[in-house]
Amino acid sequence: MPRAVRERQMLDAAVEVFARRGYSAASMDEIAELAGASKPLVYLYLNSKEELYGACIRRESRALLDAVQSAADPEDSADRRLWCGLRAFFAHTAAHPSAWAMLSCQARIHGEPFAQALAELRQEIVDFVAQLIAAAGRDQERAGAALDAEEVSGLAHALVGAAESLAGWANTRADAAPPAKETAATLMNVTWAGLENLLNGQRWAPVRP
Amino acid sequence: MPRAVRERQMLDAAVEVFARRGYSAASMDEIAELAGASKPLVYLYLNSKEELYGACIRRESRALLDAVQSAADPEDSADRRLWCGLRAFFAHTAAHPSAWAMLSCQARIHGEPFAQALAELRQEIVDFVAQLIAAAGRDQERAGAALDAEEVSGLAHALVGAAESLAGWANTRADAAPPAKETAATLMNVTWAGLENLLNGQRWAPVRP
Amino acid sequence: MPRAVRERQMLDAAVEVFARRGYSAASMDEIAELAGASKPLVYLYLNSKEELYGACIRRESRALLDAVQSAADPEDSADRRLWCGLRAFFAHTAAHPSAWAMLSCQARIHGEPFAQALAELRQEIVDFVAQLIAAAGRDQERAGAALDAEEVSGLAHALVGAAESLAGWANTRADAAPPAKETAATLMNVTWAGLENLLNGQRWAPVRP
Amino acid sequence: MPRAVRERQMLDAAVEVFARRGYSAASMDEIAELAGASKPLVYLYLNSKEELYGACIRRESRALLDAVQSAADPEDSADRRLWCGLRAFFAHTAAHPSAWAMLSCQARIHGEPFAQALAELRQEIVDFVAQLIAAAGRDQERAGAALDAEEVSGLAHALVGAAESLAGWANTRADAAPPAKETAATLMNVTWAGLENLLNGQRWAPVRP
DNA sequence: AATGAATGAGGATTCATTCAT
DNA sequence: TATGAATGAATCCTCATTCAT
Repeated sequence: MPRAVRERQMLDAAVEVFARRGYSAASMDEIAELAGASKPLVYLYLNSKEELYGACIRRESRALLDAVQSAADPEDSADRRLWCGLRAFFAHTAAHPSAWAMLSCQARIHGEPFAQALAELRQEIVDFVAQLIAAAGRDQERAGAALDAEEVSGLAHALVGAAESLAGWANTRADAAPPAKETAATLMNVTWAGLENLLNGQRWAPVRP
Repeated sequence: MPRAVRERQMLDAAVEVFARRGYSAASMDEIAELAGASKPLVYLYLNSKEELYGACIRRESRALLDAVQSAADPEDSADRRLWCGLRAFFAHTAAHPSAWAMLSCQARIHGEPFAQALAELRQEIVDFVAQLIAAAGRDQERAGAALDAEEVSGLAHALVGAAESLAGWANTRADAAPPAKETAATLMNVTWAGLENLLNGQRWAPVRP
Repeated sequence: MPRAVRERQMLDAAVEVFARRGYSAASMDEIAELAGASKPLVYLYLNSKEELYGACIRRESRALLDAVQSAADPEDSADRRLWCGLRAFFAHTAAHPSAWAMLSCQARIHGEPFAQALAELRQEIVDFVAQLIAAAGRDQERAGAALDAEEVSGLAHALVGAAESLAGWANTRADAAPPAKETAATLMNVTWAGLENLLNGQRWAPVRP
Repeated sequence: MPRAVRERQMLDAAVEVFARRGYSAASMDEIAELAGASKPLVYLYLNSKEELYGACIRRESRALLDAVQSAADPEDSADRRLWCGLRAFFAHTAAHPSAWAMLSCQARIHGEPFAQALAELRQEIVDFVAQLIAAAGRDQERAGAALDAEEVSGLAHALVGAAESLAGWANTRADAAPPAKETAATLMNVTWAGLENLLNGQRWAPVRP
C-alpha cells in the first residue's frame, strides 16, 4: 500500500480517536489498530504522538477554514458573506463530526501540546468574522458609528462561540439534526439585527424598572 | 489540620490542576503536591481520581449555577433577568478562572468520566436561558409569534455558546479584562435585538443580490 | 473497656480476617474495623501485623492441641486414644472453622512469617499421632513387627493429612456437616485396619495381574 | 526470542514465585525478573496477575491430572489402578515440587481469585479416587455392602488428603526423599485394608474398655 | 513497505505504620 | 484508654517509543 494512502488512513484513525478520548487519553495502540497498521509504521510515518496530533489539527483546521473562507464571495454584501460562511461552517462540522469534536473539545486546554495551534485556528476564524463585521460597518457607510477594534473582536468572539455551540448541539442530535441552512438562519436571526443596530449606533441598555 | 479544611485545599488544588491539564493528563502527584498534602491523604479523603474530579465538578457547577440563578430577580422583566444573569455569569467566571477553565474545557469530551455531569451542568444553564427567552416571549404578549420549543432551545444554545466564548476571551486577557458588566452588555447588544425581532415575528432572511 | 477484653476481640477479628484472606491479603484496616477498635490501638496492643499473626497462631494452635491431647485418656488402649483424639479434633475444627481455616490454609507457605510456627504445630500433632501408633505397636507386643521411626512418621503424616482433609470437607458443607463422631469413624474405618495389619507385619503388595 | 518460549519461561517463573510466596505476596516484579524479561512484556503476554495465576494453575493442574489419569490402566483391578495412580501422583509431585506447592498451598483460601479453579482441580482428583473406590466395590461383587455416595466421597477425601500430606512430607526431605513407589506403598498399606473391610461390610467400632 | 519483540518511565492505588493529642 | 491525621514505600498496570529483521 502506497505511503500516501496509509498516511491518510492513519490521520483518519487518529482524528477519530483523539475526538473520542482527548489527546492524553488517546493511545497510540488504539490509533494504530483502527488504522489497520502496526505501531512502528505509525511512528515511521508520523514520528510521535505529538506530531501526529499536530498533523491532525493542521489537516482539519485547514479543511474547515477553506470551507468557510471559500464559501464567502467577496463580491457579496457583508451579511450575505456572513450567512454563507456560517452555512459552510455548519455544513462542514456536520459532515465531519469527529474532526469538529477534536478541534472544539480541547480548544482551550493550555497544557496540551498544540493548544497553540488550536488557539490559532480559532483566532483565524474569529478574525475572519471580525473582518466581516468591520466590512458590514463600512457598507453602512457611517464612519461615525465605527466600532473600535476591541469591540469588534468581542462581537466576533460571541458570534463564533454561538456558532460552535450550535454546531455541537446540531451534532448531538445525530438522528434529526437540522440542516446547516436552518442552523445558520437561527444564528443570523439572533445576531444580525443586533449587529446592525450597533453599526447604526444603537445600543441595548438596561431599563431601570 | 481539621479534615474539612484539608479537603477544601485539595479540591482547590485539584480544580487548578484539572483546569491546567485536563482530566487524564492531570496527575494525582501534582494535585497532592499543590494541595500540600501526601497522596495517601488525598485518597483517604477523596477515594479516587474519578471521584475527586466528580467532587470538583459538583462543587464548581453548583457555585456557578447558584451565582447565575440567584442574580435574576423573578420580579424583573425578561431582558433584565437575562442581563443580570449574564453579568453574574461573567463576574463568576472572571473571579474563578480555573473553575471555569475546568468546566468549559472538557464539556464535550465523551470518553472521560463525568462528561455526563458536565453535560448536565451545561443543560441546566441552557434550560435557564431558554426559560428566560420563553418568558420574554410571554411578556411580549403575542401568542401568535410564539416560538416552538425546538427553536427556543437552539437560541438558548447559541446564547450560552456566545457567553462561554466571551468568558474565555475575557479570561485570556488577564491584564485588562473588561468588567463583567461590559461583557454582558456586549452580549445583550448582539443578541437582544434579534431575539426581540424574533418574538415579534420578524426574521432575518437572505437577500438575493 | 479493659485491655484483656479488647485484646481478645482483636485476636478474634484477626483470626476471622486471616482465615478469609490469607496473611498477606489481610489488611490491618479490616481487622481493626471488625474488632471495633482504631488501628493505633491494635498497634499499641499487638505491635505489628506479624506479631498479631503470631499471636493468633499461638492461641489457636494451643487451643487445638489442648483439645486433642486432653481428649486421649493415657489409660486407654491405643486405638481408643486415637479415636478419642480424632473425635476431639473434628469437634474442635467444626466449632472453630475460622481458626481451622487460618491454621490449615497456609500451613505450607514458606515465605510468610510464622510458617515455621505453623509447621511446628503440625509437627506436634504428627508426633502425637506417631506416639499413638508406636504405642499401638507396643500394645501388640510383637517386637518383631516393630516399624522403624521413619515409617511411623510417614503413617502419621498420612493420617494427619487425611484428618485435615476431612475437617475441611466437613466444614464446607456448613448446612449438613456430619457430626465429629461420624467423621472420626470414617477415618478409623479407613486406616485402623491397615495400621493393625502393618503392626502385625502384613503389608499390602501389588498383585501382578 | 519467540513468544511461545518466552511465555513458557514466564509461566515457569510465576509457578516458582507463587509457590514460594503465595498469590498475594508474590510480586510481578519478582516474577518478571526471574523470567528474565521486563514487566511490560509479562503483561503483554499474560495480561494481569490474576490471569497469569490462572494460566499457571491451569497448566499445572492439567499436567498433574494427566499424569495420574493416564497412569491407571482401565483393564486393571481397582487396587492396582489406585496403586498406579498414587505412584504417578507421588512421582509427579516429587518431580515438580513448586507446582505442587503452588497447587496445594492455597487450595482452600476463599478470597483469592481462582480459589475456585483450585477447588475444582481438587474435586476432579477426589472424583477420580471416588470412582476407583466405587469400582473396587463392584469388583467385590457384593451389592449388599455397597457404600452410599456420601460415604464414598468422605473416603476419597480422606485418601486424597493423606496423599497430599505425604507428598508434602516427601518434598520437605529434599535430600533423602523416599521414592514415589515407597510413598505410594505406605499409603496403600494404611488404607487398602480398611477400604476392603468396608467393602466387605466390616466396620471399625470403638470397644468399650 | 512492514512488523514481532521489547522496555524505561510514570501513574493510580493501597498498606503497614506512626505521631500528636 | 483511645484516636484523627498523616505518610514512605510498594504494587499493579499502561504507554510512548525503539530495535532487529
